[in-house]
Amino acid sequence: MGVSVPATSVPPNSLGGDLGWTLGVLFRAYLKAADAVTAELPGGPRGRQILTCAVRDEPRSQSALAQLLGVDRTVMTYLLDDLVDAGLVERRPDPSDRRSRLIVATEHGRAVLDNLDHRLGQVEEHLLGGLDDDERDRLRTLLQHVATSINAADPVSDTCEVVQDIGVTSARKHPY
Amino acid sequence: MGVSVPATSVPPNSLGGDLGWTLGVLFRAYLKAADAVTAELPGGPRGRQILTCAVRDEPRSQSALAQLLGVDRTVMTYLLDDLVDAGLVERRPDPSDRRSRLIVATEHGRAVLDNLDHRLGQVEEHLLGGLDDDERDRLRTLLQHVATSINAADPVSDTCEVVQDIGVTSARKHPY
DNA sequence: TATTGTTATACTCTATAACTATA
DNA sequence: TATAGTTATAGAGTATAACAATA
Repeated sequence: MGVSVPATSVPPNSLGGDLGWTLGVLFRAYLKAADAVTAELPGGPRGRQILTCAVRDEPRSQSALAQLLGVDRTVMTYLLDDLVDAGLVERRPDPSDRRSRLIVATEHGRAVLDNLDHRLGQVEEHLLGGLDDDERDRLRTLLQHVATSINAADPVSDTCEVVQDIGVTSARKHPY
Repeated sequence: MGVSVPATSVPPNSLGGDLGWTLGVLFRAYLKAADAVTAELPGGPRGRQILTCAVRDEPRSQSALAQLLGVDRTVMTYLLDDLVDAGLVERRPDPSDRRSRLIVATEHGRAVLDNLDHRLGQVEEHLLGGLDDDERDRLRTLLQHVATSINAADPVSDTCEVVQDIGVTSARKHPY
């Protein structure tokens, strides 16, 4: 039962149950690990996500990819420029819309992705080392459900009215 | 059974099982919602985390807070400057170390945090709307376990050797 | 010598605006 | 008129380096 906390005693913090804090800790750790694995790949972790779509999904347009990855379409242009230069993906004309470019992987891209995924899988398991196999599966499944749910609802982008006065005289003076 | 996907049909994507993608989707959605709730709070979501620690934990130094939140100590200085200016927290001298400043909340800070937490709780439930109550609890618990585990192991920061050649002639030409 | 906190500076990353070409 | 993609530019956010005070 419970989590086995290593010998190094860390003073208790009240953020353990905080969704934002736990997500932040995990996401930062993931990025750090994924950055290391994808150090030589243009675009790093996001380059790998693009490559994954290009290899395994029906060809998408640049804007569709941008929305799926949660980046601006201008950023997607830069990311794809580098992936194309590295010979990992290609921009193909869309027969049904001459404005659009469909992104597809090259053979080289497929090989690189296989290599990356293998090592990333190991790093991820290490990242989730605090959980047993069953818990890891449950976490992955739950995350998939939430992300799928959010991704499906996103287009409408309903952030219902939440901005209200909290009694703070705010004046962000510093750049951070 | 399973997740109820809304009417809007989204083309299938191969990232559903991708830890990085699911984390990214959830974390971005969380930040978007939390940004709205904390729009008037200096530092936004991170300001709220600082406030939480200042209210509920034993007083911490600025550097301890910075490490806990995963930000640079210089950023923490800016964040605290604004929170102090807004009258939400105070910098108190540390009796045991005259270099250090202990961060404690003011009465105003406590009141503001109560207000924020109430509304943030609602927003979070909306965010996890794709899961039933039981699943939400399980997700929160699993995230807490992983984050605690990672946070405890972090000090050593062991990103074991993962950088190796993947056969990509990389040259990031563009700024992104 | 190392650490805490501060400040100024430089850098990275992202978003904005303007443009072309298609629809 | 609206959208896909590109490019240049400005902005936000971050880290780096230097410093003073203290350990």
